[in-house]
Amino acid sequence: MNKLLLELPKIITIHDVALAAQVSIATVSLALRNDSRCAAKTVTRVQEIAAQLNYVPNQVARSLQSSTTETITLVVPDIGNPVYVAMAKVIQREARARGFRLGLVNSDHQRSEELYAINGLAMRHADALIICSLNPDAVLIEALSRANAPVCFIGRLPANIEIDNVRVDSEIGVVLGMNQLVEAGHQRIGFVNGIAKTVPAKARLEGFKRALKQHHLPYSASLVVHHDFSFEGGYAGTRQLLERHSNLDAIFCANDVMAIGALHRLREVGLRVPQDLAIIGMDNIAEGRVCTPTLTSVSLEAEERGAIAAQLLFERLQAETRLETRRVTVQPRLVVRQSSLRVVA
Amino acid sequence: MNKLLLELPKIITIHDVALAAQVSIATVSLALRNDSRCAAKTVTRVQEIAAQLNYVPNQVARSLQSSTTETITLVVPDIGNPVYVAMAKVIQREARARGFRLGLVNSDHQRSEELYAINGLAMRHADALIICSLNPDAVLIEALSRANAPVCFIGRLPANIEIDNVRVDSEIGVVLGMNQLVEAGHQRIGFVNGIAKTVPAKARLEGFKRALKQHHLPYSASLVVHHDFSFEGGYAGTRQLLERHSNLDAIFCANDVMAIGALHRLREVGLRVPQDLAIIGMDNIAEGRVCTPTLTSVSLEAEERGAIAAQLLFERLQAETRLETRRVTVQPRLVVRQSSLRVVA
DNA sequence: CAAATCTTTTAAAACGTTTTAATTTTATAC
DNA sequence: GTATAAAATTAAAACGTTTTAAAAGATTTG
Repeated sequence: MNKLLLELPKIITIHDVALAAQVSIATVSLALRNDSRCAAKTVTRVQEIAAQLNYVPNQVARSLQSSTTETITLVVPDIGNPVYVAMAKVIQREARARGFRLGLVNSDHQRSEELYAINGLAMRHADALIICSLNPDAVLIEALSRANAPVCFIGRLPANIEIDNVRVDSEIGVVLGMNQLVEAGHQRIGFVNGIAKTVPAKARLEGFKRALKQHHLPYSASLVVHHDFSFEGGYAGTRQLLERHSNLDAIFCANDVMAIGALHRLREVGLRVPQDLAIIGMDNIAEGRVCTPTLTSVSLEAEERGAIAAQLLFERLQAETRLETRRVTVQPRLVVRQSSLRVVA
Repeated sequence: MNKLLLELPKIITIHDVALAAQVSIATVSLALRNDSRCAAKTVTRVQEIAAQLNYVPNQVARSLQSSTTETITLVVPDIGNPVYVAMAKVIQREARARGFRLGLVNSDHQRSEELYAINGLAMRHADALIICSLNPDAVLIEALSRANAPVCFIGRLPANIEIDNVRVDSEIGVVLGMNQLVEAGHQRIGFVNGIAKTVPAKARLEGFKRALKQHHLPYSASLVVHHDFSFEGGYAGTRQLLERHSNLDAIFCANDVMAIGALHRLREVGLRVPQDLAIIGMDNIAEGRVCTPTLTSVSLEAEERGAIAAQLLFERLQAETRLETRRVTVQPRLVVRQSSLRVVA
């Protein structure tokens, strides 16, 4: 209080503008928003005076009145992963196009951080929320369901959950990639997967098994290792896999960041890609186009999923009536580059 | 209006709690915050009833009353760069430790995004702001100076600017790295710098020139190329440099992301690191510890700078009196790894 | 047991907007 | 020139909290 008077150069409110312009605050409010109920010359006069006084509307007061903050929150599990950066950029663009701010929260896979962000909705910190989580358990789903604000989940939720949901069929994605490996002549294929208990890791493992079966190749648990969905995870997983099997001719990685970790491990031990061993990742991140060798990847259409999630969210935000729960599934797409090419001996 | 009534399951306010507990809203307000002026048994009773009703305080109303949002904003130029991710994580931790939220904004080097975020302060979207910008021109500085809320700039500002400022002496940092290259026996050193007009690129160029002079090596403009501070920039810069000079024995890169781009280009053209050519980057990002070869880097102490910035910011936020402008300079630190080792022939 | 003190509760004001409904002013029609 | 309609302005209420100052209730003191 004292502090404010001492430190801050007096905050200009709508009252100050009203006083200076010799009108009521209601008129100022209308004039600033260029409302047709306000006479044109009053509008310009008030706006001039407001500008002169450096008036900036207090968004908090506005929010309290309108019960809208014009902000949405995006929660991602790992902002260090380029795929989430790409997603965030798309969503930020969509939000800005509608006059909304984006508050980005990095949960670092922490349930507590996710819940904190969801709680921010009830506290009216944001109007709506998009969340990306690898492990949507009952606690998270309960919290999302109770949030009485629009929510969109990117990832796979159990079937009967009434939350808007943008997913990608990563199981099919794995099959797509495996097909390419088999067509390129590979038979002994290892799988560096993410943390076993996560939903995406489970789906990918299903895809891996299914692809092997389709191609009449034997499955064994020893062909699969589970690590963080990170560079380090891919690196460690590849090492572990090579220790177990010295005769692999290809490794499928559960995402591109892991695949790049795999490339590093292979280079370290002197294995050439794709001559000695082929590599495929998932996500189709930008780095895959420039690394050496360039990385074959199954695009999971992160940008598209982000854009769809934003669209669903804003539809719900602007809807007059109660909307049905929407579930959109995006199809993966194979992008073949050097790391999985057939090598003509 | 209509919409709210139809869609949302009635929002519980402090009035509802007061009604249920048969006390005034003032008592509820005190009880919820466990104020000593409220009788102990009233506190528990009110809290129980509030919990029963699923009451969540409206943060917007609270903010309006207290003129504080308990949120700080961090603006970074490129959330795709691990160094900013590391910085964001530290700052998020510091903020959370003090009960504040962190709103992360990716400006993508866009002045407009930076100004939008700064404007958010005046609108009371956040209480304070930490901003990291490579190109603090008059417009940006003016906007920061006018913001009547605590602001901390990470990076280098002109000397007489009255804004808290955490910087690192990257000029010395370049000299440190160059010393290591020269000691390892390198004489023909190229420099892949960032965008020429940015402040950090200018400082680094000075360091490059100074180091050459100290070691009595000739400087020529052709030894320096300027590109984005990105993987692609490092990749393209290295290609350009190698086209100009076929006899380089080392390349200094203005940051690690560029250095990793450089490693990729070198591998592509079959040059071995460090045998044929040494590489040094700056920032000491985590990836540098695991890439092949591991990357020698000049740490610019991003985490430390982030932590200091947070500290300065919160000091100012909690200060009773007007504080002098603080300027903290962090010292860079060389981390030697494989990419710059002397090769014994 | 009345006076004084301390504890607890509360009514009302405040934060800075927008909105509603009423009032005043201006323009149009007869 | 009056009656009517339209346009412009405004006072007051509202949004959901916290805080202030006053009132009410409980406890201690002489």
